[in-house]
Amino acid sequence: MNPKKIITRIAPSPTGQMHIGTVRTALFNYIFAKQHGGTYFVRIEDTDRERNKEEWVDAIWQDFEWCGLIPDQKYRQSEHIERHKELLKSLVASGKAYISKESKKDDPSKEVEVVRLKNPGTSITFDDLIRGSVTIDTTDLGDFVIARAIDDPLYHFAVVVDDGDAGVTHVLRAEEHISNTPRQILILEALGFERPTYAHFPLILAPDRTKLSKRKHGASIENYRAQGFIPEGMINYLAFLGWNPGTEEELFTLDELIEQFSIDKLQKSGAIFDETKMRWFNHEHLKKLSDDEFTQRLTAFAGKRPTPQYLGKIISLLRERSQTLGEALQAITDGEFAFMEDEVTYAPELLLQGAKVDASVAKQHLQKVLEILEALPHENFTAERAKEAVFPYATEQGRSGVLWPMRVALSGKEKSPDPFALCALLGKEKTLERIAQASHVL
RNA sequence: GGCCCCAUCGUCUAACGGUUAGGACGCCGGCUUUUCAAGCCGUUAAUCCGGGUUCGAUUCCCGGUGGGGUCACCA
Repeated sequence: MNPKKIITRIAPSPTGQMHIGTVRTALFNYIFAKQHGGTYFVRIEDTDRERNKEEWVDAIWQDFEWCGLIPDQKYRQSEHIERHKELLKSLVASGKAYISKESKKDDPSKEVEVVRLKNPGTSITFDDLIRGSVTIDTTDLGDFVIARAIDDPLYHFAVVVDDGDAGVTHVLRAEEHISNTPRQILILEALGFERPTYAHFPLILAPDRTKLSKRKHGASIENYRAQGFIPEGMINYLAFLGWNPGTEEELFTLDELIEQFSIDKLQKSGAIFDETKMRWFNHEHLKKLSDDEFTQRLTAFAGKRPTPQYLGKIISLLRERSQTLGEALQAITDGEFAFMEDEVTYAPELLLQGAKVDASVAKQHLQKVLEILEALPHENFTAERAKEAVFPYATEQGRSGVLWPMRVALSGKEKSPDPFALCALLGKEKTLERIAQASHVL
């Protein structure tokens, strides 16, 4: 036997930035095709010439690339306009559709010749992979319009023709299309195409449970990319909005999703989009990047915004502390690591703030720490080494009294990484210099 | 409003008709090498309501309620 090759598609329209729901739909289509050895393609639905903008077309291609959901083929619906016209004409010629002279909807003074489908007015039942059997009466649809004019097809008609010609076997899309399905089936039957298998995913919802919108809720991929989300994190989160593997594992790469995903584990009800949880996913994936990879991503993310020369040294700290690349960059911009290059200055009060000891005691501690660290070799001046050396003394004398002044001496800041990490970051020479400086201030 | 879809912690979700209803995020609390993070541990918290079916319903059926989607010469 020779099972039919699976073909899926995602069909966005270039009317603005890409919605994250579109990404999720693309993701499921991509995964479904890949796990069946099939093909997945992107078709840009650009038949509405008034609302489409050329700039968005390029943006869409780039978005798919960025996500890693690379299509096997891609084209624009408008490339098929001749084919649409041809089938439109044949439908009219066969009497299954007809030209209707009417006054224009938005401008009743003008007369137009729209094309309407002759609706048999039957009840349509289709099988949905997620929802089972769905039946909808099509009588109240009437003879609906399928083209603005004989050479100007509308969405539903173009979709059916293109899907039919492309041999799409599975139409996997969001729930909002359930009620469009019967009308597309009507067109498809008039045209004599084979009916694909349908599946309608639950919607992504805003916190108020309405459909998540780009305009109202900023739910565009550009928005999240600009915040410094990485595709791995977004993809993982989006997959888990309405799906889970049935185990307690949550962290998946795209390849792992292809292995694990199963359409019958998809949820039926809508899922509220939770940016906080997406941040968690993003952080987990950020933590999986190598230092080099993280640096590369951060530099690319920063674009024209400058990154410091010491970036390489603070990379692991940065990654540990940031859920998004945006946060990482912000930490740098906010001067959280300014101690890496700037001279530190501080008031004596800050040196004592968390120390809970007198200035004279703190001064003694700093001098002792200086002595201890001085004895360490220059090479291999690591956080572990510094800690091993200083910690026994700190424990004996009271940790806060020793470590707080030491940390402030090195960072000049109320909040910073721990003192031993700072030693390693600064190197022996600078470490000693700053501790000496601080002990003079006291 | 018509038609359609849906209903487990705040959120995402797990649970062959039999579980102390499980996990994750968040919240709260604690621990760790002072601070801020991170990490680890723990606590809180749910089966929409009413009827059936059944020895037994989160689970199956019906009704209600609630929420959502869609009703274009947009896609």
